[in-house]
Amino acid sequence: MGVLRKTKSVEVVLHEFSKDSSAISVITLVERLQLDMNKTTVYRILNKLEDDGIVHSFLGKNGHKWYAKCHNCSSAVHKDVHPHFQCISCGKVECLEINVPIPDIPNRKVEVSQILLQGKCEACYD
Amino acid sequence: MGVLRKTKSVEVVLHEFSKDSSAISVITLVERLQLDMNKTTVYRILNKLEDDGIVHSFLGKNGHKWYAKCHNCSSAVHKDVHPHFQCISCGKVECLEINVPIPDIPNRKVEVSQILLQGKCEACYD
DNA sequence: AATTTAACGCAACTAAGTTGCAACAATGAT
DNA sequence: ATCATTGTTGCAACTTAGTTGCGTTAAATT
Ligand SMILES: [Mn+2]
Ligand SMILES: [Mn+2]
Ligand SMILES: [Zn+2]
Ligand SMILES: [Zn+2]
Repeated sequence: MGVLRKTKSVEVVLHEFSKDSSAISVITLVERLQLDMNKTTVYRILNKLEDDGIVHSFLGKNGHKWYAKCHNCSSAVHKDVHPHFQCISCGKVECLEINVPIPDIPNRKVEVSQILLQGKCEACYD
Repeated sequence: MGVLRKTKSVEVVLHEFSKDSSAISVITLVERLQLDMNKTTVYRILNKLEDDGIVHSFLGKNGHKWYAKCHNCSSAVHKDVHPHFQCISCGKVECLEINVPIPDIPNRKVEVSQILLQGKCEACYD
């Protein structure tokens, strides 16, 4: 899979990610681009962009899907695994470039960790 | 809110949690109890049990809701906030009684952390 | 036993995400 | 520039987790 053709729709979606580094929920994206393309197209393009290592996805606090730009990924190596931060005041979601060490758990082998932190973001902080 | 009447349905739901300490997804519960009660009833009972501090909820890897017994909670104090572990082999989900320290993040105030670990559980571990 | 009202079943609904298919358009070859 | 190929799109229908309204049932209290 992956993006093969540079269509207008793909460019529009990529532009949404280029103008702001914070994450975007699919719900927001579908609504924001409803005049440009069908929601099915949004879902399909995001799928392919993720396959290509251009964006990565995760689930927000309601279990809805969010996407953000990858930094140094490719279709071969998807190394964008990190915690995410959702502001409980303004709703903004950001990638956190921090490492949260997971303690060893007896008789269990942790392979993936999904961490969603919630709190006040830079702008909403007192 | 909260559970006011000890109905047959409430007892059936509580029994599901008493016979096994691992978490149960709502999807599983609705299916397992379909002969005993309507799915609406399952959802409503779980809501109330959570209000009462008898169970707590969290989202599994697909964003679907899971519930597990609380240990020392009440309707006043819900202190059951901890990481959860989902086995990628057998699907079992467990509460982890460990503390994962979240490092300080500059200009941001973390208030809640949602941590879902995935890997091999005790039974599926090599 | 009668009264009160929380809890229940049922059907209809909501909303995120998916699928099948015909029409369209990006791309490379002629 | 035109054609042929085939990846991409729009649309409508679908799937499924979870919710809501309402009339009926049954737990608790008298
Ligand atoms: Mn990220
Ligand atoms: Mn738990
Ligand atoms: Zn904020
Ligand atoms: Zn397992």
